[in-house]
Amino acid sequence: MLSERRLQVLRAIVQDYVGTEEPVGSKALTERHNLGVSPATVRNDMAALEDEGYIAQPHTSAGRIPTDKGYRLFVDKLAGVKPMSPPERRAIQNFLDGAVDLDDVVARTVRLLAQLTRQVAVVQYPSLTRSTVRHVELLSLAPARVMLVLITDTGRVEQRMVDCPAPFGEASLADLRARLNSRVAGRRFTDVPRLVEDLPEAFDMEDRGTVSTVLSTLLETLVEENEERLMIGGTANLTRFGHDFPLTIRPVLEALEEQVVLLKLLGEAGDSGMTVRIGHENAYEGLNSTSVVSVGYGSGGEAVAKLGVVGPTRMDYPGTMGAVRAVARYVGQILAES
Amino acid sequence: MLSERRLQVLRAIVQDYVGTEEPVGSKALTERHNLGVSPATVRNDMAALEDEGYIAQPHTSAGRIPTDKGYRLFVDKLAGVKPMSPPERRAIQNFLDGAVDLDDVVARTVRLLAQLTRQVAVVQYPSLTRSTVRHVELLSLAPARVMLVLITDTGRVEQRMVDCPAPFGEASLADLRARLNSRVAGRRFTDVPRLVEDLPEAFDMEDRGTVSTVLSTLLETLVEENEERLMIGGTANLTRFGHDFPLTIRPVLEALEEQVVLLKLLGEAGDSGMTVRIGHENAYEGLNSTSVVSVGYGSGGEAVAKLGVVGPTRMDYPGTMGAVRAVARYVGQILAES
DNA sequence: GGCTGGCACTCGGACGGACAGAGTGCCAGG
DNA sequence: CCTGGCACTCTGTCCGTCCGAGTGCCAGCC
Repeated sequence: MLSERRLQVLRAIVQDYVGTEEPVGSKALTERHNLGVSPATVRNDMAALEDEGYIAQPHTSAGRIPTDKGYRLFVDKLAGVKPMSPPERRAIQNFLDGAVDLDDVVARTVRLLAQLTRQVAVVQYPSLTRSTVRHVELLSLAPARVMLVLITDTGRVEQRMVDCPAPFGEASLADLRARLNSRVAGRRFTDVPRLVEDLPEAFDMEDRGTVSTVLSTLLETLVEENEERLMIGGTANLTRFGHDFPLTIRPVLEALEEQVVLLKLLGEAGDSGMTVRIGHENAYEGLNSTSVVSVGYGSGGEAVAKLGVVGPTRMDYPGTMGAVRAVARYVGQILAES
Repeated sequence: MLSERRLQVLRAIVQDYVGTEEPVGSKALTERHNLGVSPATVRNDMAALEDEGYIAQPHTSAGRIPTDKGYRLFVDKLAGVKPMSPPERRAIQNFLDGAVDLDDVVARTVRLLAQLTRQVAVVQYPSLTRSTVRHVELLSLAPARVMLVLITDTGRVEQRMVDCPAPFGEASLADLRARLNSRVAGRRFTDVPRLVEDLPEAFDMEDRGTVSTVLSTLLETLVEENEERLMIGGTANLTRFGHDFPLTIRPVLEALEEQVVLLKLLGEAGDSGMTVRIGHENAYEGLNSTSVVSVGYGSGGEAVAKLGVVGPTRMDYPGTMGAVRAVARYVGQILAES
């Protein structure tokens, strides 16, 4: 077990390194933090911390930088979550309050988060499987062509074209619309398959094929692949990363473009509470030198999706965590209102 | 006026520079293109081209690189549009055919364009003002709360929450929905304000306030600010830009994040036909070292929006223009089908 | 036992001169 | 008008030197 002072040394190293972006030496440490001991003592502590794998030296004669393990300890034991100041809270609320629809809420959230943390922001749209159905609309576009529009309680709208096997009359369409809505409106999406199972039976033989087609299209929207959407922003902040640029930024941008990768990343994060994944803890290789701070958000107690930021492992964890938490909270409120 | 050979020299310089990313000298030119003259002659031509401002030397003893003016001449007079090969065409069509809805079409188009050109792709959603209304849906969420959903012939779906000044009954809502649709369905969006002007008069006094509120929310979606949306992709390709990285990439990423900037950029481009804006021709400063190739696309003869790519001025113009044109054509087809 | 000051050592980054190579401009001759 | 030749310029690179930061270790002190 590490002594109290050694933990303080580690904390000081992390703080200084995050601030200066340069390896920190024993002398500088004693000057900027009053640890009450001399550089030589700190050197001994640093040697111990290095033995334990919490810090490392890039070169023999350089200062130390924290390892992933060091950041982990810092986040778990040494740092709290820095709360937002009241003016910041007000700014967040004002900014989000102006949104006109869900797309706008998500877009604003991304911008806000990117600006507050000065990092790359990722916001997932409310998941369909965790929402309830508000309304299903069916529009006839051509005799055998129907447009299906799905609206959730979180304001998400999905649309699908349906090519019907047979012409489908306006009356049948209205009938289907009414029956469908009376069954699924207000219900959870995951219950929909069960609730509509026997619906075709209520229709004439000639319409059953079309009804089945419409229903299977409806169920398809719940398939994982289509279900999740997300928006990212603040990629310009990547340019602040470091000096060893292209090598670092390239794989990160590539990862960000792969929605699948990002969704998996967010999916792996714990379902409730804030999750911090540091460096190599991220399964995706391109993100080995970044950390991901994410948290679920939702209108009620339950999370309907996640949001978070991606930044260098060398980030201001308390501040970032504070911003992420605060934004998630306000987004939840906004969703509850709409 | 420049002699034929000098134009050929310019073309050769552009081609070589685009290929190698390095200033090209007189000797290399004569070796790689059989111009039929010696390096010394080419040097004279180069001096003339430099006097005219078509090429420049980064340093006294370096080769020449094209200026914006040089690229402009190249694009206007010396280069054609390189058509896509049949397999490429098939790949484009296959890729786009799998789309399930408009969001998916746009998302796929962005990916496709980014991949084909290896540059940053920008795709605008079909503009509302150039579309026609397919359907307007009104949903009652609470006694004094209505959700407005707008669906266009291009498959775009917009939603807005409406807080009504007074409770609005289900019957009134159905009435409004029916009247509204019978007036605007199939009509151009720009005609909507005129078509619904006198609609409140058809309602009881107590409902008029709500009807007006709903209508003005409907009209608000046409306001420029909300009207346009776009999607970008392929930002990872920016890392291929050059070696003088952070300075170049930063402002570009920033510009790409500012939808307003991008929309203005696309807006300035000619309304029909392909537009190429080279370097300083772009009003936005951050894009001074990039070129924008854009073209309108649409289901019929008329363009409903634009798409294009953003890349370094040193890009393969014929190839890029070919890809942009081909993609726009296929996207138009897809939209026409849905 | 733990802390401290001192000391020798290592290593990376900055500075600066020398050098090679690429490319140019110009000129005289065909 | 084109060509070969020549002197010149400038950049990028290589290499040796030097300086400073930081370390590890040790003997001494509290």
